[in-house]
Amino acid sequence: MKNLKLKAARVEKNLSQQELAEQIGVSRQTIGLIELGKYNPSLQLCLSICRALSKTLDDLFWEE
Amino acid sequence: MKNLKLKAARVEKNLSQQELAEQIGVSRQTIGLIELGKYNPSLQLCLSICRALSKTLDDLFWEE
DNA sequence: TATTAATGCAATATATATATTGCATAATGT
DNA sequence: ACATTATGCAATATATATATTGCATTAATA
Repeated sequence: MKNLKLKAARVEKNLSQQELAEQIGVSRQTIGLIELGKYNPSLQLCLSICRALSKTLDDLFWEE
Repeated sequence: MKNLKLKAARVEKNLSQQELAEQIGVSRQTIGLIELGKYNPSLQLCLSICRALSKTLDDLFWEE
């Protein structure tokens, strides 16, 4: 399933997928695919995304 | 770095690495290596571990 | 309308998470 | 002392996360 919380947090910081990706040091596709729910990021990548967006794991990646 | 919070939560439920691994459907080594901080689990695996131990991502995998 | 930015998609390549097996050792119980 | 359980470690194999490139499309903007 899509990760809309991630997308919302990114948009709230006014970052494009590419800007977020550059900030973290991954490719734009990686961010795009995570938002689309098409794969399964590593914990370290999740943590990097959280730090970049000033959120916690539960904020962005906890489901239900 | 070691994941002592994971180990503590597992021990608190009186589960061996092997029992936890079986419950989740991964190998014992995978659990052992995560506890030792020797690799970087996927988000889905983290979520499975959390559900098995009745914890959240922040409880077990958030650092500092 | 033309241009640019943002995003999705697809193919191939590479790095690495995870499985599997087997062995060593420490801890625990008999 | 012996047996058993839990854990760590190492090697090889496989699956998959991630990179890279390029193209298509949508949305925004001049």
